[in-house]
Amino acid sequence: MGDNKIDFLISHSKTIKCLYYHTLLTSTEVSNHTGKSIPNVIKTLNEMIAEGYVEEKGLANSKGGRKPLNYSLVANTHYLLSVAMDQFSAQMVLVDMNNQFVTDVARYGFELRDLQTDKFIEYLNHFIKASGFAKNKIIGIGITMPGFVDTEKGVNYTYLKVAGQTLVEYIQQNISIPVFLDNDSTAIALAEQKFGVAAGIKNVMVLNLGWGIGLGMILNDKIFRGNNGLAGEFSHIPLFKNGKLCTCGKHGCLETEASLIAVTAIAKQGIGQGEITSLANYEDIDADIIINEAIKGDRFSVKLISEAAYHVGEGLAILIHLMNPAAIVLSGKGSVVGKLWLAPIQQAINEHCIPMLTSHTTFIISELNTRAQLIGGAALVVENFGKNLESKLNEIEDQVSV
Amino acid sequence: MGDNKIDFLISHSKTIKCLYYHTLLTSTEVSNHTGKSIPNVIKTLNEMIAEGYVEEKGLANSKGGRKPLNYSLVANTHYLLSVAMDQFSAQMVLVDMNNQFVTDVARYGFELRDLQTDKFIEYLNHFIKASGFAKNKIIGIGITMPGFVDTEKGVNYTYLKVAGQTLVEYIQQNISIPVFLDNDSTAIALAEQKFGVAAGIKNVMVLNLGWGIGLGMILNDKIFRGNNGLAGEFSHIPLFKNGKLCTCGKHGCLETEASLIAVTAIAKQGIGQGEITSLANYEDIDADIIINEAIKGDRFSVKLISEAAYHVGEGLAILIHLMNPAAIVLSGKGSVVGKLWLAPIQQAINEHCIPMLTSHTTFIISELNTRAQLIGGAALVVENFGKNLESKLNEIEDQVSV
DNA sequence: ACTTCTTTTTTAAATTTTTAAAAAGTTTTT
DNA sequence: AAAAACTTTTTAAAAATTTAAAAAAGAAGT
Repeated sequence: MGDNKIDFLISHSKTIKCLYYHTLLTSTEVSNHTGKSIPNVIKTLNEMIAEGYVEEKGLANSKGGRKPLNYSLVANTHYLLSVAMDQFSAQMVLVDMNNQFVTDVARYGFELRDLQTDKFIEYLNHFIKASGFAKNKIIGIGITMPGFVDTEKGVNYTYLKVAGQTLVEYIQQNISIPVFLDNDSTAIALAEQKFGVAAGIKNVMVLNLGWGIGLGMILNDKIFRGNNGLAGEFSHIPLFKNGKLCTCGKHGCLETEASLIAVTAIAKQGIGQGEITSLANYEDIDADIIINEAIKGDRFSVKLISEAAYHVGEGLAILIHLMNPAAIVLSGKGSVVGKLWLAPIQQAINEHCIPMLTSHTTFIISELNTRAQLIGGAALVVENFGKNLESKLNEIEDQVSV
Repeated sequence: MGDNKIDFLISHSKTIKCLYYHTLLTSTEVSNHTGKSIPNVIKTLNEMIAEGYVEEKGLANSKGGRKPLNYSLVANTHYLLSVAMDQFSAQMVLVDMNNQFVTDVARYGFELRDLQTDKFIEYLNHFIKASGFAKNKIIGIGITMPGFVDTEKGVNYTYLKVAGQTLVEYIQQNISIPVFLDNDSTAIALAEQKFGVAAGIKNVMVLNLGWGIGLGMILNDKIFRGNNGLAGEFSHIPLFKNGKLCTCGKHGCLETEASLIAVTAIAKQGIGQGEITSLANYEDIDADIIINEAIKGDRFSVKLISEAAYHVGEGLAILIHLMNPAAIVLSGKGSVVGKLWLAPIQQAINEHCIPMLTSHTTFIISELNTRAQLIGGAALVVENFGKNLESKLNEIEDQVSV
């Protein structure tokens, strides 16, 4: 079958992508991004204007010549549903074709490891209904979450497992909207690359500082996922001989010394041993509290974060040796205290890295913060405009007609 | 100016590359490799036949239809000079357009860290003259060597440094043939990808088992070099808290426990302490001797190799976590005892890797052995057919006409 | 041996894409 | 304020590429 409108969209996916990622572009800029000639681009753009997907948005500035027309996507032709999950909640937001949030960010709480897929689908349906937007206006859902995710297959090997079917298939069957699944850290890397501080840098390591330490890699300007989508398992590289058992079942993972979970455990131990710290004022402490007290200046809290950061730095030293990145971005929830991490990381790097290599790598703190993962989820859908979206739409159509 | 013949070659570089890498292809296969339509491919091929670069080579088999014509490059239109260096010597060979060695492999001995660039150029001139082939038939020189190499810039930051000029520029000025420089391990990875066991695999880690432990990475079907060509510094990832000073100036590098240099040092120490081993029969031992005795079955030698291999495995566990490769190839000189490495590496992987990840990665032992680096050097020149070759030829022409 | 089916090659037509040049709109200079 | 310089847009022509159909060559079955 194949909807003509959709075919049209898909055949112009390159143009859509660059307009989505840059919001406002001139024909020359689109030409540069797509690699097509200017007459070609203008023809395409005019076709898209005729179909209502693109609009002219005034004139851009020029440095001595005719002012070029600005083009952008019409914001309300379609919407992207971004679902950003972590261990304890799913955040959802609807994003328009200009990468703007058009709803409030909704939050559904749970324990991820106990979450049932059907419950999750309930949340999705609830959010869509509550959003007030027409369901058929939602062109795709981008779900980003922790765990071992194979984006191509549409499976999370760790959470939300469905028997006999992929998670993506299952959700699609129940919601009838194309679904794309990806790892949380990869989504954050995508967000940083398209809209954040990693924009325009070809080789970037994006750290997702959260409960664990996630890693999204941009190599040669492309998100790198490895052979089965499992690349970037930074949190569990075997780095320490500390004998500590990790949640993954192995010993001495980076996570056992450097994650916020480890930090919290060490903090509790310290308090028990009578450390002088404002943390002692709390009945029960968690990572957020430690971060807050560290920001306020509590010595013990700062020391805890610093020590974790140093260990992250040890891991990063290895990463730099292997990947020779132009930049390392500190992103994710934990990046709000980015500056606290920076000095100890730098120190570890200096101690463990060959100077030749460190001199080529700079550290950057994210400005997207908590929005990164949501932005990445929407971008994930846009990234799949084209062949992938087409085949998912066909799947859904087949299934409805059966 | 630009030679017409060369312009012709360069404009058909895609076709040349796939014919070089596969030796014998049908028009359909060329079409698949280049992404061009069959009429287009056949037109190109016929043009190249007219120019003498391609020839028809009989008919290929067919499963029920007209037999397709085979095409291949004419072997003797040009030659590629491959120079494979290690710490103690440079091997040189001339390779034809069918990837066949057309001279014996010449060997020039030296201490790399003491080698002067002018002496090296002497060797090159000597080899070219002694080869008996016309210099203008040599279309490019591929030099592959240890050290921090920036291929794009044409510099080795570690060896053969030239003041005020890049190494590549300097050699080109003296030899008047385009020169391409790359890291030895990267070259080996390229060889394995194009002609070896890594062919057709999209994400492969190629280990260069030699004096150090080099790493060449194939990511998404492409050689990955990092932001400044320095990626793959596997040998110096900080992995141990052993306090041992490494040649790089840092402490605890993988190399301090796992390289053949480290193995040799440990062996000498063991002999001094009266270990019962056939190694004791030698006046002075080196890595080759240990490898040979290990093959012959000397327990102590096997144990030494095994321990080194286990440490390599610890490093590989990290690599697998980060890159999720489909395969890890054991190549380089040391791969002749590939099977000796395999079991202890596997054991380390099992101990330090999340099973989910190991199950997706297979180990393969190279079949290219000592020829890998030489093949890679020639392939390096072929890889640069196109823009890069053109600009180097222009540089040389400008310089001659001045 | 003949027919039927496949696959490759060739040919011609259609389409896409680029190139080049002209026209139109701004800024800077005189 | 007018001219010159510079850009972007538009248009038209040329070139490249692909598509589709026909022809040729061989394999497999009857």
